[in-house]
Amino acid sequence: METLPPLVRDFVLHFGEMGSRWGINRTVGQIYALLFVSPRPLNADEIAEALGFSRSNVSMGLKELQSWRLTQPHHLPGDRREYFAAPQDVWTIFRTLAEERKKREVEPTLTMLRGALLQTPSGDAERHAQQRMREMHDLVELITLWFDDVGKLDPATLVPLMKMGSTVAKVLEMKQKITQLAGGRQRTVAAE
Amino acid sequence: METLPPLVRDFVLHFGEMGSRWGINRTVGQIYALLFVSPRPLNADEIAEALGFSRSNVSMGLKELQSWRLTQPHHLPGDRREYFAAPQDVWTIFRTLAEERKKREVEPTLTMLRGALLQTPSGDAERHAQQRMREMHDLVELITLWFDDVGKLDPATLVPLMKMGSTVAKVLEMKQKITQLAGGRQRTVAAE
DNA sequence: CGGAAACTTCAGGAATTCCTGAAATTTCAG
DNA sequence: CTGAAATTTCAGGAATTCCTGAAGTTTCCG
Repeated sequence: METLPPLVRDFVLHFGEMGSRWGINRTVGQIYALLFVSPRPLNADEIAEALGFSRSNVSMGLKELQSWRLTQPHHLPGDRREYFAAPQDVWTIFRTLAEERKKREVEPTLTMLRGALLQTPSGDAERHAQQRMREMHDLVELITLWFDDVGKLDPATLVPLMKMGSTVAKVLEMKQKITQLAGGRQRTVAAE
Repeated sequence: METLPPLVRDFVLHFGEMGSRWGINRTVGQIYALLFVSPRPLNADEIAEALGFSRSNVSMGLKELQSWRLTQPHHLPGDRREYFAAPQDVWTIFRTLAEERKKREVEPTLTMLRGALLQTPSGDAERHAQQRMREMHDLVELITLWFDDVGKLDPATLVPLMKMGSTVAKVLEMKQKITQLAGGRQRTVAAE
């Protein structure tokens, strides 16, 4: 840790902190931050040395990161040790993180909510609770489906789209008008 | 806790669990889940009773939720106690959560990254680290700006838009062509 | 094969976070 | 004002999570 350039040290500490606020432990956050900025893959001993953690802690942290598909072991020729790196593309990292969180947290939540919605409510309080759960279910599902779909776009398409921000809504209105002019009634692209 | 309908109890337990995976403590998650499904505002004693927590724990939990702007105290006529409720609209909750997380975690991260980018790198490793930080900075900033902008749309506009998913990209292409046909060169709506 | 290098597992101590009851503070009806 | 109800604060014990070193397992070179 003391041997890291201040630039890198601050980054690593910050992401350790952030990790712990997002339910990822500090060590794991720091390890990933280090891999992220490293110009080459690192082995477990190098990581333990750089961050001042025990070898076994690093081993567990890397295992955790692999289970999130955020890094994978990689061999260098003539070296028995495993080397780890973060993907080159930040979008890949972002997407992987989103996919894993979806699988681990969002899907189970949707399953739970769907189960609750199948129950027969007894009384007004339960009926109301169920209605609220339906609203939450629909919101979470909408966001998830949207994310799945948009996640398929490659960054070259997605980035300009995001830079438009809410302007897309205006373009959409325009499209409405044009298609109306062009040939009368038809279904909106993905209306309810 | 034992007096809650199973429907509600499961929901509350699930969100306690989810909360703890997202860096929010279990108690706070459970309190909010309970407020969320409740048909009327609840006071601290009712919450403590329903969830089996101490009164002081509930007090701290509610304070935390207020600091996140997820609930606010409310008085009933002829009752000195404070009553708490979650907003009626799930979008409001979602947006508030996003805004607070942005303020607490994203902004400080961007500040840290900008600071790092201002440093003069000494050596290739630092130059590379800085480049990586720039990529992360740009991604986080893009997502944040996009979110700020799109968050201004009201759900009535936003929901149909989200249901289109990646189709918006196609509409955009169409728009490209039309504006080209309509009058030759002009800037793309929000290109780099 | 033998054994050393690399990696993993895991029991238990360290550190952190959580939760409670008691005491302090605030609020407000009378 | 007074005092009781409501709320908040907070020290310290409880529970949880984290981290380590030692022991165990796997891998593969020679």
